[in-house]
Amino acid sequence: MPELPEVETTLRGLSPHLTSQRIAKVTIRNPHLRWPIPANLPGILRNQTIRRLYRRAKYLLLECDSGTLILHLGMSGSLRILPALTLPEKHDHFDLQLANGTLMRLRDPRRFGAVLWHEGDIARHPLLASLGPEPLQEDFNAAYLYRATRKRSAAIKQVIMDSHTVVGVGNIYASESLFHAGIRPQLAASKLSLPRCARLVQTIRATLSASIAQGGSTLRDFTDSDGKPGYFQQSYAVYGRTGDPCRVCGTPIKQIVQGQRSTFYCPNCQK
DNA sequence: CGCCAGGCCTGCACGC
DNA sequence: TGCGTGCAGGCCTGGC
Repeated sequence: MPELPEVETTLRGLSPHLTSQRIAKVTIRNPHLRWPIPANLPGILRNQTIRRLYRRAKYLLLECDSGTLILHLGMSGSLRILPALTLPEKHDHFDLQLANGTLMRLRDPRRFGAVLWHEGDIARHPLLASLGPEPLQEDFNAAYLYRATRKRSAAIKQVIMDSHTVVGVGNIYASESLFHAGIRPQLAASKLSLPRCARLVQTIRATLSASIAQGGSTLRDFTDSDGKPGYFQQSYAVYGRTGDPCRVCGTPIKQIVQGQRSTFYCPNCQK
C-alpha cells in the first residue's frame, strides 16, 4: 500500500489528532517488525508530549520531548485514529494511547514496517542519514538529476527508485512518471539529456502531487474503521495495465522485470 | 498449490 | 585498499 502519497496522507490525517498531545500508554502486541520494536519503548514514551509530526522520505517522525519516534509502514502498514478501548484485531501490533483518549493504532500484516526510537539529531539516524532530496522540494531539480545520473549505467527506473537519488518514488509512481515523461524505463540513466531530466523531475512531482491531492480528498474518512485512503480506485496510465491499450496511442502496455520488480510502459510513447 | 504484491536494508562481487 | 555501483536475498502474510 504505502507509496509516498499514502504516507503523506497518513501524516496529514494524524497530525491534528497527535500534535501537542501527551502519551499516556504504549502497547506492543507483537514486536517482530522489520526490526524489533524496542522493548523499553513504553517506559520511554510514557508522559512524553508529541511536539510535532513530519515526514522524511516514507518515514513518519513523531518528535517527542526526549527523542523522535520513527514509524515506517513497509508494504502493508496502516495507522489509524480510533476511540480509546477499541479492541485490537489480528495484525494490530502497536498502540499509542494519548491522555486525551485518542488511540493511534498500527496494523501491519506483512510486518515490513518499523517502530524505532532515536535520541539526538534525527538527521544522523542511519536510516535517514544518506537519503537523497525530497521529490517535492526545490533541491530536486533538473540540474540535480542530471548531475546525479551522469555516472549511472543502471536503468533510469531503478535510479529514480534509489533513495540516494531521490526519496519516495516507489514502484507504481516510477512507472507512471516515466510514462508521462515519455522515457523508456530501461534507458541507462547516464543517457538522459538535461531537458529530459527536467521533464522527468516535472512528471515525478506531478504524479506524486496529484495522488496526494486525491488522498487529501478522502481525509475525512481517516478515522473510519477500514482507514484505507481509497487509493485502490485510482486509475493509472500504465501500472498494472499489461496488454491493455495505452491511453494515448492504443499500443498494448508492456510489462517487464527490472531489479526483481515489475515495470510497465508503452513501447510506442516511451523512447 | 505456486505465484505475486505498493519497501528497502544488507551482504556480496566487481571494476576503477 | 577503498569506494561506488549493481545485483540478489531476505523479511512476512494474504489473495488469486
